[in-house]
Amino acid sequence: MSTHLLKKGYEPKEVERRWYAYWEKEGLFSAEDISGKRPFSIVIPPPNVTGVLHMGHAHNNTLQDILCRYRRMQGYNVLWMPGTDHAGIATQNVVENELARQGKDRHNLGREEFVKRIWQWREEYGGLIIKQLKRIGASCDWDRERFTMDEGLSRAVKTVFVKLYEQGLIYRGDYIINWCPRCQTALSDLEVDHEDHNGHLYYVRYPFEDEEGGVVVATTRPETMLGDTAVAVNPSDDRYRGLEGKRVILPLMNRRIPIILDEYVDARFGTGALKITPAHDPHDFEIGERHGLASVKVIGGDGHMNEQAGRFQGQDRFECREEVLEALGEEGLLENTEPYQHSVGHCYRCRTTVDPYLSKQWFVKVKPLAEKAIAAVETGDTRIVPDTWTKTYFEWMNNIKDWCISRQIWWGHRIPGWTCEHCGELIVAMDPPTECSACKGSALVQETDVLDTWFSSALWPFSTMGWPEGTQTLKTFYPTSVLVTGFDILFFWVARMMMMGLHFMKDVPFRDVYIHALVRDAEGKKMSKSKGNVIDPLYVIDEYGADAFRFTLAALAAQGRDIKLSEDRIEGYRHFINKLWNAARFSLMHLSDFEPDQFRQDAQDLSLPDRWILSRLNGVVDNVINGLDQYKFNDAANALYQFVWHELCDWYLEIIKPVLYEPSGPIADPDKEAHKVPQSARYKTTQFVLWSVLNETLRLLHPFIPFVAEEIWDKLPGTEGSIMQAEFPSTDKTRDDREAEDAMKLLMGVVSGIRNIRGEMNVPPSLSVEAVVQSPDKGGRALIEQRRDMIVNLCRLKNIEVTAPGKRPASSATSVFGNCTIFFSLKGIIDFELEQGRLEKGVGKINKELEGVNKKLSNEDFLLKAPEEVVQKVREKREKLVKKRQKLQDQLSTVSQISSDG
RNA sequence: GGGCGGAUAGCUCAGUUGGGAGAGCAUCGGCCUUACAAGCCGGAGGUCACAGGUUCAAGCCCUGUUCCGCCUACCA
Repeated sequence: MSTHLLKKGYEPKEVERRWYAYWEKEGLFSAEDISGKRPFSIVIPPPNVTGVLHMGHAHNNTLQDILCRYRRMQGYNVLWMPGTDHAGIATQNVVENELARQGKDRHNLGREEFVKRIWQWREEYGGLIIKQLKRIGASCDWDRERFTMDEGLSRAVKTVFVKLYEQGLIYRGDYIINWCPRCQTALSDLEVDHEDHNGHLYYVRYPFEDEEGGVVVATTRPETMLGDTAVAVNPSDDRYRGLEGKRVILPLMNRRIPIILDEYVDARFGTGALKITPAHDPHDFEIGERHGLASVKVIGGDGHMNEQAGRFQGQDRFECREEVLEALGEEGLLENTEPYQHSVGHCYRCRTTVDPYLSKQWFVKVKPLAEKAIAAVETGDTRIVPDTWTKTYFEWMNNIKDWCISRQIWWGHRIPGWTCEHCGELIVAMDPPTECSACKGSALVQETDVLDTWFSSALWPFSTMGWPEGTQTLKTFYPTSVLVTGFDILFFWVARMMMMGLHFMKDVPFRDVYIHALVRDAEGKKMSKSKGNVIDPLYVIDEYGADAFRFTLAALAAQGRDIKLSEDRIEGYRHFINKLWNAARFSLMHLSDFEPDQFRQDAQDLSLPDRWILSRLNGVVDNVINGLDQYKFNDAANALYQFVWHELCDWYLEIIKPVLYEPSGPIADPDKEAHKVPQSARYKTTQFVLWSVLNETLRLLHPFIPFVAEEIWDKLPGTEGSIMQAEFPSTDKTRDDREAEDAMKLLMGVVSGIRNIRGEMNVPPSLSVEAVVQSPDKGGRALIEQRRDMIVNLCRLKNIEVTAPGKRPASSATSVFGNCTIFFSLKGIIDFELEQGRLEKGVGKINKELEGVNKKLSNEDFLLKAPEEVVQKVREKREKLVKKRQKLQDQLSTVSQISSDG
């Protein structure tokens, strides 16, 4: 493409739109099912189809995109599989709310019509989050986009269900589950959020049926007493000795219930007597099973008291609680009420308080599946990064309980189970059976429940690739290379994918699991709509550009620590994008006549700064590759930031300006002298190095900031096609140049020394001044001499003189770097007091350092026991410090003398 | 109750075999120097939470304490 100068300011909006469309049009995100390239695959954590992009998505997908773009450039055949999740309860809620606004509910419509409505809704709004993912630059293979309710994925779900059932790993039964009365469905244990709640502990007396007195029980949920079928005490509790078999009268209901003995009861808690409500408490249920107690359900699925609740029928459960307490009070049976903090479960979708509820549900027997999933991580077949999450994973897997997978909603995969109305036989099959397998009856009724959304998500890594067919996609891309996700769904999703993947694919679903942190607000609080502290990613993209945003997320993504995000941070990184843009603008201004194809580089032609920047570049390449390979995105991003800004821009570009501005000009060139390079060749070589460094830096940056990198790449001479297709840089040992780095260190130190004086002595840059550098080291002197123009230029000096140590120039300020003493002439303008203070400060600093060093060297144990090289190092340090201090003190005495002489 | 993580400059945080306390932002001083004032140059700023221990040597390893997060759990 043609070379143009860049616009003065970077305008992300237009650039982003243009390049994303180009990438899509050119099919640059496409994976190949058959390819000679090495495969690299990621499945996206499917966002809810109802969702809008939030910070979590932005972060998660930015990291995935960085990895995909990186691997693609490294020559991998990359598949980033995109898609969305049908999010059963959440989506149903959204559409139900819409109906409610029209004064309707789903029951008015009927199941079929309601589901149709949801599909319609999905058609209309379901693509939103996909569009938003494109805004941040996500390079998914969009042609392969999947949805958990698609036909193919539905078949996978059904297949898995039937197989697990046949293998005895899915069963149906009456158990206590978590019930959300608002969503009117069962929830798995994971879908319940526990929150501490300041409630009360109520002490209620249950009178004996045949004598005075009674047993006092303690409860936090008095309304459940209406369904009590026993009172239990610990068999070894002396207070209740001899009561077994006796009966008490259940207050308000006038039911006679037995006193039973059970080890479960904790004698130290409350009164040591436990009311038993098998239908509304998981432990009570178990105790009920053990003792053959009846279960009496008193709360209905809608959270209101049912017909078993006697006169309380029809009341809301919480209203009933108050009524029960009042009634008990009236009867004088409420012995005591005390404040009590306990945790209460809430529905993770709608925050409603859940009820333990006895009902017929479907479960997955997870223990056998979990064992394999544990082993896979133990053996390293799947690696969890950072490793600290491995422990959490094991912890949960080892204590896993059966998974309730049935949901009493309409939106989702309907359970492929049928019950014979005639004989009650349960039939589970892929297709609707025509007759009962037991009695040949034809009256078969399908289950109305649907499956937990996470059931289908658990199959995502292989269902999206076409399973149960043995597709080429699966052959090429399963197991996936890495899963990138937040720890909040480690159990919900990651663990379950592990179980299902191992069971059905006989191999782990991913080699690596990279667990990233959560994005929080600037104060570290979780972002939430109710707190009003959310930052909308789309607003950020509009305001600062997708690249600045992406780079911010990458730069802050330190392992094991949450990201505290504020607009200020993003603004800061926008400055970086702007810096890069301007550096490129500058470079392109000087590369318009450069033709890389025509240029032949002769290593001999490289100047010292050329060698230095190439050596440094090699270091960055190494840092970026290592960072990305280890999922240390922040390391990689920060290395690039440091290099671009503080090495390329601050030093290299400044150093080469004279050459670029005076291509054939009269500038004395040390390299010309040294290597007999003609000035025109020096110019060409400089162009070449500048071009190479920019070219390579852009390729390093592309995974992080794809848009601006592509835009500059496009304008850079000698580049063809998209930067996406360019090769990712690799380290080149021949570029490592210790010698050049050391030499530059000295020169830069001298420059910094001079600038330091200028700054501290308040000498404006416009004032051109002379400097003298004295050094006992011949080589150092030669180097400075050779590069005098660079120093003169960078420090805006009139002239610099390099000599062996000798007479100190009068009326000058001093700085010391290495064994160089720098004299900065201040004839006529020197402020002796200021200089004296400056020198004293320097001496003070050194003294402080020397203190520590001397302490070490006077410690015999240190000299005896520390490795020789360490001792040597400290000795050298002392020597250096002493010399430096001497120089400063010499100058100090000179200055004080002049100062006191007036 | 169990488990995990954190405490380093004013703020946000790096600091990977124990031997030089660092960055970004903010702040202060000086600069319109021909890519960039969204910039350039320079400065200041820290008992590495506390108390012990191991070691010649500890931000780093060990023990304990305090404070703050998070995950997990059925004591009614």
